[in-house]
Amino acid sequence: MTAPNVPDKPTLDGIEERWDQVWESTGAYAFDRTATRDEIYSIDTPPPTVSGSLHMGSVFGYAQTDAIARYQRMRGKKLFYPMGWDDNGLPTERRVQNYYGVRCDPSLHYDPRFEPPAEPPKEPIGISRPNFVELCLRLTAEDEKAFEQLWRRLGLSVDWAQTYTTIGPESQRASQLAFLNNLERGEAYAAEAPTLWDVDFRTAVAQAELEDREMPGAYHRVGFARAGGDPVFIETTRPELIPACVALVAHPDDKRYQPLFGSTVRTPLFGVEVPVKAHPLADPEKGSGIAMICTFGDLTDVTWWRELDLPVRSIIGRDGRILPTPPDGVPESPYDELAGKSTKQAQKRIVELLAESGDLVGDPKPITHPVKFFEKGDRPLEVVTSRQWYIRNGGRDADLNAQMLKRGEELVWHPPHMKARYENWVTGLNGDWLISRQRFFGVPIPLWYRLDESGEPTYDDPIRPEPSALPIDPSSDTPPGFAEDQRGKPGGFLGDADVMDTWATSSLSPQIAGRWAEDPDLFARIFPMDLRPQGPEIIRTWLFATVVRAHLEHNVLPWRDTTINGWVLDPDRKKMSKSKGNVVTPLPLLEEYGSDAVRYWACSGRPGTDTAVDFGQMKVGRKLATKLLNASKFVLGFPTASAGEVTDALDLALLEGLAQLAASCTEAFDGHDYARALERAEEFFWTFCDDYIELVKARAYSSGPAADSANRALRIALDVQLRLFAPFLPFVTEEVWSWFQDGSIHHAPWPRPIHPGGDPEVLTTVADVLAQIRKAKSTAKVTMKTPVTSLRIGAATTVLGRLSLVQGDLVNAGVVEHLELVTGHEDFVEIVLGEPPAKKA
RNA sequence: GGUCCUAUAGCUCAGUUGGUAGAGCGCCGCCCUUACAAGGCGGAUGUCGCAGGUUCGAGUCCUGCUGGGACCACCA
Repeated sequence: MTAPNVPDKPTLDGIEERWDQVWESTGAYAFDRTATRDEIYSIDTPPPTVSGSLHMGSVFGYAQTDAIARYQRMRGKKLFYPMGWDDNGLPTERRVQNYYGVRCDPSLHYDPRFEPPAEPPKEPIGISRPNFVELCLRLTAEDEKAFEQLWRRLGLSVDWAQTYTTIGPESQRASQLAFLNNLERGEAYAAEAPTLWDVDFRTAVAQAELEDREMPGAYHRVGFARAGGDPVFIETTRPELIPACVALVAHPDDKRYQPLFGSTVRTPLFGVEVPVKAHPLADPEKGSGIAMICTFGDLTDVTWWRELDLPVRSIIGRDGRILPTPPDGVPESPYDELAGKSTKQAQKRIVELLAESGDLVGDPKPITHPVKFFEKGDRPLEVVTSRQWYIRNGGRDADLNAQMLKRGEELVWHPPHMKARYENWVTGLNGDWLISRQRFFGVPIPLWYRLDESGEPTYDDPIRPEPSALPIDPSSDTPPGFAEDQRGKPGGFLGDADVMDTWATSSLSPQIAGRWAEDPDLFARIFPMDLRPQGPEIIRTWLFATVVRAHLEHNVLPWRDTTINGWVLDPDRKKMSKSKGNVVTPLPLLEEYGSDAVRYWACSGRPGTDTAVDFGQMKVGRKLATKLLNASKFVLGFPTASAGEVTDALDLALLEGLAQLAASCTEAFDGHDYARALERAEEFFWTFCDDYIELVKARAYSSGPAADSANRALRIALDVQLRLFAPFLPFVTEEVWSWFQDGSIHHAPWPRPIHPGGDPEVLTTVADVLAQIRKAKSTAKVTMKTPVTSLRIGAATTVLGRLSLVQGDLVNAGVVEHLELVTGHEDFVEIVLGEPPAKKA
């Protein structure tokens, strides 16, 4: 130990900036490229969406993960702890549109001199796709800087040299390579099929991106004419889809409609003849028990359409408006009354028409019902038929589904019950993973299509790029064997215009971070990874998709463990959301309470448990950090006593308790329970300060072997406790460490329990007596300096034996003038107080 | 409709093989005790959601119910 260099007035002010700089300049968290897989602990950190705002939810989860990372580092592991930025995708596009006042028009050509106006104009400026992508990159670069600053301030021990972005060339290469491999193995395929479609973003969306919203609607009771019989009445919330009706359907067991099965009816207004079918999915309880099947009102329609082998009569376009011309067999009139209208307007008009014709029975009955939305969208999804790319994920393949469930079993979940969400999701999959998006800022689908003599694309044999050429953009790169001037010409080629879903890239985060596509040596050192920390809301997307990709590509689980953090709630325990305006931004809190204090709050949240933003906890965290400074200053004020032995019973008791503490914290951390480790360390530390230090103070100030023992024990206890706190409070522990140690505490070894053979009960017993003396003085409303003229204690001989070992310290700490240990009697503590000392003038 | 979590002091939450209810905050009182007054010491506070069951013994295990939260499914 070097000579302590303790400041007179220790302070927390400015320690974040100071130590961040030191860690940066010394490369404290740099990955050791020479380490082998068994020496490495690799973390598949969630790449935060940089186009979103910084919020406490991120701070919460990342601080918890960092505690685990720091623990592993102190255990001697070489950390592979990269950070990614998720800048790919729709949130960025939307932010760029609003921020610069532009919109992407892929038909325009690149303008190298384009600069967005200083103020976003009212009418968005149309710009080319390359220009648009440039702006996306420019804006995300700024956002990423802000994120890195926040993370540094928070003290995340990531290796900032290992950052990646989900739109960067490495990510594009990995995404495209993995996709081409999927295609090669038959795991990726294109299909023309009814797809959930967002009419505002004009893109297909995947099952994982859906959410239900409870929306108002109304049942319209409408009659379908029947030859030689009474009309059949259905109830529908979407009468505007009557021209898209292809059949009616009822449950096979429904006696009311059994006679109709196999017959036909005519649609109102249009008079189109449609069959009446039976299908078990029809619910006799709902509406009139018989439903109209349209192409397509919802996913149930798709199921019926597919399983009952019905024709297609599409009427809704990709812009969400009624198509200009009716489907085959649907009369021009009154279709022309609806053509070009939005679904809402069309509904209004058709209801008028139905009322006029008498086909609408009674008034529409208002209801509320769940409607599917794109989670980022504002209007209900429509179902349109389009050609899309899919990756098999077990959604329509029982074998693969079972394999995916098995992967979920294999993964170690923290907390374990989070596995149920995975299983719910995998069991409930209803189709393969739709990965193509009709958007601009994403990784392009790396394929071209040959054009036949009439200029029509031939989709069944796409042209693939050479893997060495990746990443490519088929809209500007020329396929092998063609010249650029053949683009779009008969006999030439066409690039696939779509990009991949953002999850199709981020599902490869272990491969991207580990540079799978360009550095197999590195990848082998870090993969499969050790830990995937993430939020519960993206189990169905990120976690599941990552498991799918690793399973298909490498036939392994991508990581051994996953920690699922809880939600952060606002101080009133409501879920934080931008729309409620209750989002708490982290930076002011980091400044007010200090990073260690905010980390303390985050790490107090149990794994997987929802936790409210709690300024009280942050205050407690700050108090703890301050206390560490002061207690350390006190302990380090004593001589090093390097030659001294710990001999005193009280000191041995402390060290034994310390050994048990170290064992307990280690066990908690090994189970990924950082919160328990923190709680234990904290509890011990306050006892250390309040009881042990008070008891030992006088002896420590003295000299001789007894003093040496105390000094040595104090020093050991400080040393160990600092290290136990280091994963949680990296700044203050590093600060104190620097007063008396060389090197960083974050590379010091994690404390191993060393049992000196003391009896921890010695400390608890004497602390209990001390508490009773304090209580007596407190009750008498006198200062703690007031002498105890007589202290008589009766107890079992074992208890008295412990007290007799430490009576010197007890007498000093309690200001006891006469102590008597009484054997052979019942348990009692008798305290006689003297006069309080005269106050100094 | 299915699944999961949750219910302990005014508040936030611990309570890990079943053994006499805990912490912090807040509140009240005392103390400027030479590490710490942006501090220290002490105090009060609970039919452990409800009803059964297992057990010598249940906050803890089992069953049912109720409240709160989340996820999945359904969506005419």
